[in-house]
Parts: sequence; C-alpha cells; structure tokens
Amino acid sequence: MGRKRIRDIRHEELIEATITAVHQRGYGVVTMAEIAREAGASAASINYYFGSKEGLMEATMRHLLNKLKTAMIEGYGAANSPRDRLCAVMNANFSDGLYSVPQCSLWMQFWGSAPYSKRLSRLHRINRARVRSHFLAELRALLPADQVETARQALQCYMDGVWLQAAQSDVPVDPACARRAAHDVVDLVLG
Amino acid sequence: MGRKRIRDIRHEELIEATITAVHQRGYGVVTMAEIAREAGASAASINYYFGSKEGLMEATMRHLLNKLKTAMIEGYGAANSPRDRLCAVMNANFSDGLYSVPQCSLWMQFWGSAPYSKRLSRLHRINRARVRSHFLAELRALLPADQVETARQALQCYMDGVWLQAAQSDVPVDPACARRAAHDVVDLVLG
Amino acid sequence: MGRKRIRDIRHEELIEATITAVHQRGYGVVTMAEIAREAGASAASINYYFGSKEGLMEATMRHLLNKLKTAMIEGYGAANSPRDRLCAVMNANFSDGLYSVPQCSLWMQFWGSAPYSKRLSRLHRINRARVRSHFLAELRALLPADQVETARQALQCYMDGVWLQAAQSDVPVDPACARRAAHDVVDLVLG
Amino acid sequence: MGRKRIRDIRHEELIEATITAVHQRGYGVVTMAEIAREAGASAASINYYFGSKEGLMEATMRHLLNKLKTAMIEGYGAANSPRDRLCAVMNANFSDGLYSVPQCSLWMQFWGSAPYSKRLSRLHRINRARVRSHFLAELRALLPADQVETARQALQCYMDGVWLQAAQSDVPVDPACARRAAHDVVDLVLG
DNA sequence: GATGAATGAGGTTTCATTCAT
DNA sequence: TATGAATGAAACCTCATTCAT
Repeated sequence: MGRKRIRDIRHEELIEATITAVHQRGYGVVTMAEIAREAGASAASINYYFGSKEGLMEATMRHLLNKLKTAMIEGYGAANSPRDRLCAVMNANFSDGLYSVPQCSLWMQFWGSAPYSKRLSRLHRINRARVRSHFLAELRALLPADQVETARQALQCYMDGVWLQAAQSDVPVDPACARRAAHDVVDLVLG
Repeated sequence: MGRKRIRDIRHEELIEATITAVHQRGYGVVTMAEIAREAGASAASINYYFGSKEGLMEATMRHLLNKLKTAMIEGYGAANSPRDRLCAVMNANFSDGLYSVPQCSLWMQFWGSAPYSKRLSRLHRINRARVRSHFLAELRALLPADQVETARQALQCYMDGVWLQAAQSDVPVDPACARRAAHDVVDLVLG
Repeated sequence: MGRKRIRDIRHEELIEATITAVHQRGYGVVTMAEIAREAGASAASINYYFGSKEGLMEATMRHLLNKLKTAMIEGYGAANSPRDRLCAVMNANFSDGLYSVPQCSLWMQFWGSAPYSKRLSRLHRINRARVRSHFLAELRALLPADQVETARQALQCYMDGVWLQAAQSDVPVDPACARRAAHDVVDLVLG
Repeated sequence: MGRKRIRDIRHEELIEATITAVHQRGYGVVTMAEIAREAGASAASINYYFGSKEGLMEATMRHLLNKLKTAMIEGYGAANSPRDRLCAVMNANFSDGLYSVPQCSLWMQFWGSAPYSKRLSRLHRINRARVRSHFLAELRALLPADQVETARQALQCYMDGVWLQAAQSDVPVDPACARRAAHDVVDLVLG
C-alpha cells in the first residue's frame, strides 16, 4: 500500500502541474521542463512515471474525463424528474471543480489535437457518446419524437460552445452563473 | 500593379497551403517545411512574404475571417424578416465554402491557441462581437426582453459547438444538412 | 563462506545475463536496465555488485578469457606431438563451450572497444601473447626458422578471422566442423 | 554543376571527419558534436546532409568499401598470373591508402555493429562475397580441388585477422611490411 | 541484500530563421 | 524573386548512477 501510494501521489501532482502549465503556456508550446518546474520535480521524472510527454497528456485528459464522469453520475442519481436530470448533466459540466478558465482552456487544447491522436480521439468519442445518450433518454420523455434530436443538438452543442467561450476569457468565470444560464436554456428549449 | 500581383498570388497560394497543411498535421505540429512543400515553394520564401511563421498564421486566420464576414454580409442583405436574418447568419457559418472538416479543424486549432497570442485573440474577439450584435438585433424583435440574452447564448454557442463537433469528424460533413438543423434550432428556440 | 556464495552466484548470473544481452542488443547500445531485466534483477543491483557498467563489462570479459585459458591448458596437457599441441590450441578456441555465435559476437564487440579502455586492452594483450607463445613454441619444432613467424601469423590471424566471421553469422555455427577446418589449415601451413 | 559540387564537397568533408572522430573516440561513443567539430561544421548540418547519425555512419562505411573495391579492381587488372592476382587482392587490402590504424579500427567498429543493422550487414556481406569469389577463382588454378576451400579460408581469414590486430595497435602500421608478410603467407599456403 | 524513486548530464534531432547567391 | 546552405537554440528522451528504505 505504501508502495502504491507514492506512485499515485506523484501521478496526481504531475497531472495537476500539467493542467496549470498547459493553461499558462499552451498545449503545443508547453515544455516538459516547465511542467516539471511547476511540479517541483525534474523533467526526467515525468518520463519515469508517464513514459513520454504524450503519455502525460493522455493521462491528464483521462483524469479530467474521470472528474467529469464522476460529477455527472453523482448529480444524475440525485435528480428526480427528466427536466432535473437534464439540468443535472448541465450542472456537472459547469460544476465548481470543473468549470474554470484553466480547465476549459485545457479542454479546448485537447480537442484541437484530438484528431491527430488515436488515443485522444477515442477518449473524446467515448465522453461525447455518454453525454449524448443521457440527453436523449431524458428528452424523449419531454418532447415529441421529431423534436428530440434537434433539442439534443441544441443542448449538447450549447455546452461545448460555452466551454469554448470560457477558454478565451481573461477573467475568471462563475460556475453558479453558468448553471443558471444553462437552466434557462433548458427551459427555453423545452418551450 | 504587376508587381503587386505576384505578391498577392503567392500570398494566396501559401495561405491555401497553410490551411491544408495545418488540417493534415495539426496547428502545433506543422512545420514551415511542410507548408512550403504543400505550396511547392521553399521555407525561406514564406519568411520572405510573411516575415515569420506567426505572421503566416495570422494572415491565414485573417483570410478565413474575411471569408466568413463576406458570407455573412451577403446573406444578411438578402433576408427580409428578423427570423430569416437569424437564419442568414447561421447559413453563413454553415455555407458550402466554409463549413468543411478541414476548415472547422483549423478554427478549433486557432481558437485553442488564440489566448496565447495578442494578435489572434483580437481577431477572435472582433469576430465574436460581430456575430453577437447581429443576433441581439434580430432577437430583440422576436422575443420578450428577458429571454433575448438566453436565446442569443443558446444560438451562438450552438454554432460554435457544431463547428467543434465537425472538427472531430472523420467523414465529410454536409453543409446543407447543417443549415437545416440550424433552422430547426432557431425555430425551437423561438418557440 | 555462505556470504561469499551469494556474491558469487549473483556475479555469475549477472555475467551470463550480460553475455546474452550484449549479444542481442549490441555492446555499445545495451543498457543496464536491459541486462538487469535479463537477469531478473534491478539495475541498481548491478552497481552494487560491480560498481559501474564498465566494471561489469570488464568482469564479463575476464570471465570469458578465463574460460578460454582453461580450455587451452586442458587440451594442451593431453597432446603429445608438436602438431597435436598446435591443434589443441585451435581446439580450445573452437571448443563447444566457446565457439558460438553469441560469444564470438561478444568478442568482436569487446575487441572493437578495447582500444578505448586501458583495462580491456590489457586483458586483450595478455591473451594474445599467450596464444602467440604457444604457437611459436610448437612451430619452432616443425618448420625452418625463417618460416616460423609467417606460419604463426597465418595461424593466429586465421583463428581471429574465423571468429570474426562467426560473429556475423545468422545461423548457429558448428564447433566440430570448425575444428576440422582448423586442422586442415594447420596441415596446409605445415606443408 | 556548381550546385552539385557543394553537396559532394560537404559529404566528403564530413565523412573524413567521421573516420577521424570514430577512430579517436570509438564508434559507440563518438557524438555528432565531436564529428561536427572535427569537420568545422555544426551538428545540425550533419543531419541536413545525412538525415541522421545512422545515415552518416552508413555513408562512411560505403565510402570505405568503395575505396577497397577500387583498389582491388585496379591491382587485379595489372596482375598476370593466378599467384600474382592472389597477391593483388592482398595488396589492395593492405594498400597505403587503406591499411592504417584509424581505418582498421573503423572496420572493426563497423563489423562489431553490423549484425545489429540490416543496412550495414548487407554491405558487409557483399564485400565479403566479392573477396571470396576472387580468391576461389585463382586458387582453383593453383591447387588440387580438395585443398581450394581450405586455402581460401586460410587466406581470407588471415586478412581479416591482420586488420583486427592492426586495429589494436598503438603505433602506426607499415603497409609495405604487411604486403610482404601477406605474400609470404600466400607462398606458404600454396606450398 | 535489494530496489523503487529520482535526477543530472548529455545526446540526437528538429526547426524557424538568416544569408549569400 | 527565390532558395540551398547553414546554424543556434531548444526540446524530448535516455541512461548510469545515487540514495533512502
């Protein structure tokens, strides 16, 4: 257990450092040395733990996706009506721990480079499919069949668009505010 | 004027090559040599014409933004009702010449790196503001005041989200289809 | 003595692993980690036992030279005529336990790097001198004085050349066959 | 023609520098920077011309093999009897321009690493086959059939062995002397 | 005795950029 | 106008080695 711990701790530390460093410098520009400095470690140790820069990036992405998945599952269970479950998905995406400029920035960077990496694009596809099926399940209970797909597109793309926008912001964003706006959009779409 | 011509021709050629090369290899990875090869020129000539790699990228972005602006103005003038003008903005974004996987991919890449470049982020801001004011102007005529901002967010973020999605696609996308879907979203949002 | 034993066992294991690993990967390319893995140990343990990579390499070479020396002494004692003793030296060099592709390969690698290491070149020189004196002693009894040196060169270089050739082989070599060929060469040279 | 020249000149310069540097520092240890310094160029320029370190090494080997081939063809044509042609092959191998400590050292290093490189081992095999067929052709005219192969092995391995020995020498070797010794060996073997 | 953890040193390679032609 | 030639800078990565446990 002690053995396992050190590896996990270092993993976590380096991933946190990666998020920070990528946000500050940009995905395509950030260097191992910068990330290492941010983590108070040596560049060599990153390779020791993750094998390569790409390995680190993939691990970081996976970490973020897990956070998102967890947040989604949590909120989903607590909601009772279809409309509330729809909002729960939105809440997860705009939760306090996830919806911040650095993280939105990171998502953008990852999405931008996903098409050039088998591994990253797979992760991206899986995540997208999960959100999609959640949306569809609830919307079917709320709208006539011929509007379901349009509404799903509207909501899912809205979420992506908001993140995309947040990534460009040079002032901090407010998760609570984003959640409220999202609920308004849900209501607007549901009519 | 003859002299001017050659410059313009080379500019255009190199920008086209940049779009292709960036789509194929990725913004953060593509090299001057690759772009030059794509254009059938030498890497040195790019510096001759654009001063630096960053200069080339900025010129390319500016070129795309102009295309978008032109398409928007065109469609806008031809529309007669607020709802049609709303759709016209959408049509511009999803027009045949703009809505393709390579170009959406390019937009994503640019957006991803915009926050790290004064020049690029300025371009990005200007474009976003233009679309925003168009949307607001029309929506004010169609919805009660307290729904206008929500609807604008829903529509504008939807557009971004659709591009973001298209950038990940590994099959060609259909502009006509995207336009139809966009109109459906407009109608859904207008209630 | 029990303590001594473990040291010796580990020494032997690591040297065997070195022979295998160097043959598979190449002397100049093989890493401590690869050797360690081959031995089922950690890279750190090699330093514990041999002090450094160079120490391990020297120990391995010494080990091989001892094997050769032993084989030579053995065969030498059992031979009765000058010609037989000449063949005995050859037999030692091409004995079953020594004349194999991996080991010839190893010799080549060592010889190649011997000039750059005081330690290795000393070992090489000693071994060469021993063979030389054996050859001279026997040839003096068999040939006129002015042919002795030429014959010695012919035989000794022949031996080296055969090893050199074996090191390049991609199929196993046959020691018995090599011994027979060597005897033929001896007879040819003796006239 | 002027264009082509510069490339060729740089090629030659860099290959000469490689021979010197590899001899001084060892094949597996020498660095691009050392070779570049020896040539009065930058390390980057080596990659510009040869693509990689491996490319440079292959080109260097090829250069040496060509030198050998040329020397052999030259001497071969001038000889009139089978015995003289035999000596001509020897003379080529021990010619003034080829038989030097640095070059013999280089050959050894190459042979040592040939088994680990498809390209190098191919070159090695081709060269060896050429020498072999030359030897066989002449020996058939001089010896009874059942001694031909033995004599060929004796002579060819002798040549390799002499080079191997020269590579270890820490004083310059004398090509004329080596040629004389080789002729003696030829006569000894021919009986 | 044995090994994960960690790193400094250093190597190859890539690349944007400059310059002479 | 156009480009081979050349390079400095810097990035990633590897690896032998050290050390605490």
